[in-house]
Amino acid sequence: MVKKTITIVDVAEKAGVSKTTISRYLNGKYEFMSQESRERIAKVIEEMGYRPNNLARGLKSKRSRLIGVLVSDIGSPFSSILLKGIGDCCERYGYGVLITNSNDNPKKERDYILSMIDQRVEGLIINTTGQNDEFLQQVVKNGVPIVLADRPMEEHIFDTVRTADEAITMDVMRHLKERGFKKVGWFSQVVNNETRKLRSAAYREACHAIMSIDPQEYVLDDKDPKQVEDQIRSFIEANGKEKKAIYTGNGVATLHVVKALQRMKLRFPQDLGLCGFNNWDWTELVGGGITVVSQPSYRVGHECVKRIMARIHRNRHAKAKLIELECKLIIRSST
Amino acid sequence: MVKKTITIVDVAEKAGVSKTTISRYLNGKYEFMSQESRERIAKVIEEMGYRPNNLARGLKSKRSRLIGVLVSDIGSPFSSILLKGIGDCCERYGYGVLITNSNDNPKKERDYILSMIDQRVEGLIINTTGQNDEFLQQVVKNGVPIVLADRPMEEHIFDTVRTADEAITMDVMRHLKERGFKKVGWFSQVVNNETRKLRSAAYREACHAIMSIDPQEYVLDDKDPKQVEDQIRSFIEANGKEKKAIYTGNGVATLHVVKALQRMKLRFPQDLGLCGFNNWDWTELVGGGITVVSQPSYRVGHECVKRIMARIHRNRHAKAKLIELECKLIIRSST
DNA sequence: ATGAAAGCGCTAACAA
DNA sequence: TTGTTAGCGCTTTCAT
Repeated sequence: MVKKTITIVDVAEKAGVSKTTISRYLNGKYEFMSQESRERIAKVIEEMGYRPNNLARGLKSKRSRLIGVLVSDIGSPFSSILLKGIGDCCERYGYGVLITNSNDNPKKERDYILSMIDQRVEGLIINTTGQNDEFLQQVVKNGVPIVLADRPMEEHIFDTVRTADEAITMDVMRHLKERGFKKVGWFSQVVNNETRKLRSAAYREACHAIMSIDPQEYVLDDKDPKQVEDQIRSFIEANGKEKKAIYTGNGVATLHVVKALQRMKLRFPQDLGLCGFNNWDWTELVGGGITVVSQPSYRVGHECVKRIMARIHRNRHAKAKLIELECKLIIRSST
Repeated sequence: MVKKTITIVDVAEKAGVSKTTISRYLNGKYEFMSQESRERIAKVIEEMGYRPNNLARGLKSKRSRLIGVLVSDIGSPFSSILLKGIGDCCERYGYGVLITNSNDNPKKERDYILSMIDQRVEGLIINTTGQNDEFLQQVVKNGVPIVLADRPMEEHIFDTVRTADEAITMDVMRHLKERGFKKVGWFSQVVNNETRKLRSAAYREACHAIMSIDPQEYVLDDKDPKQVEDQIRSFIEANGKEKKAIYTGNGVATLHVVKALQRMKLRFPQDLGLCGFNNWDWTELVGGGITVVSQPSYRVGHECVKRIMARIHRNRHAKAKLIELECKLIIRSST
């Protein structure tokens, strides 16, 4: 037994005003009604338990009050915290959040973006695969603003919120140098997005600038534990008796390296220093704690929303802005 | 320069049919048009890059093609995997996912549910705080089906998908007994939801049924590391020289216990056995690996969607169904 | 097999 | 300060 839905007309009738006035009330345009009407409407809405239909509102006004979010891997802690930041901030603006997960698949990225546009999201926050440059430009051209979260594009044509990975990498190297490490190897997965490219470049830059050593980069295959061990062995063999440290490109890389190290019965920092990106919960627990770069993921989400709201409500045609948030180095016993 | 939006009318014109036919095409009612029309329409839509407006579709048809999800803590790995399962499954049905995060706050739970209903979600998947029993019933009465994910309600009046925590707890106890543990303490946070209540009851039951010992329950305060240490000390002191194990109620509890154990320089399994709910990534890494109960969170998400779709499209008034999914015991060196 | 026409519940010109 | 009216882009009867 589904009750007939209460519409703006029912409210208008009961309050003894026209539906226009109710609409004005709903949109906070109180200057167009008497104090008395305003109070009466409030009372009637409360009594009837009326809730406006956002589909109807959006259809007419072109404002769905929805933001679309596309993450590349909803399972990662980074995404969780990012989403939390986005959700909390959207709430303050009265916006809902439509969330999709591309699994780092460019085709899915396009499909999901289109289907979010079908829902008339007013803006998109995207943790992009980096393979849909032109497509995204087209989306913006069609009037849906985009903010890139965490992963920039090579060409800087979209609003972007990211973390200052370069600066913190300098700090990491400085720290490693202080602790007496002579060789530092970069361990990360294949470079298939801009973030990885920039982090690896930052590592190389820091090798020269801080430690005056040659960069040594090792590509990890997440799916192949043996391969990870092999890479670690290569690194060790290539550097003889020097004091060595591994610097990983992200939390997943850290995870695989730690697993490999455990299988190889190698301890850190005794046998090898270890540090990396992403301050995940467990990095504190493993082997007395791993030194990590902590990213302000929550704030990234926050800033994304603020930026998209500014674009929607203030200057739709402002030029692309880059927002960089500082990271923190958390030193633990692994280095 | 925003292009004028292409509507069903534009498509109809170009295809030389009425908009009714286009609508039929969009809804897959191909039996009402010639093969020829169908092909022509497909071509025109493709050419024009037409995308239907889901707000308009939903307004008229009362089918928003949106499912609302409310999780109690979007930051937890459980939620991530659950959301992944939900998202992947919804995609197959052509549904989008509106996601909100109650932070275990009953007021937020109500507010977010209302605002998702404002968006006319066709169904809700809720990881409930357990404090909004009547409110949720009202929602269902108003025609929005609800599936409870993971956390049941005391009264079984909603569709529920959960894991068979009772059965696996028996397995855990059996395992502990085999390994020679004589005393098992239950460590978890204050019982403020049904899941915690059921798990703790399962623990008590298993104490009697399997090990014939008295249950010993310790309440953890996540915010107070010292308190966690105190609880562990109490447990140890209460059981003298007997071989003891800690059984934790969830991943967060495990995390805090491990941290405390490390601070107290207590090793597992040498000083104390350790096992618990939730197979999080790092449980494999810490101290040689922690024995855990692995829950099929992804499948929980999956089943939630299947259930809600069945309700929406088949039998809206079927009686509440309980779906229980099996857990797996992953034995590692901590027990 | 196809179309005309009447809304879905709201917003926003325009009028008063 | 308030109301009248014409849509927003689609679906759905009811005709034909």
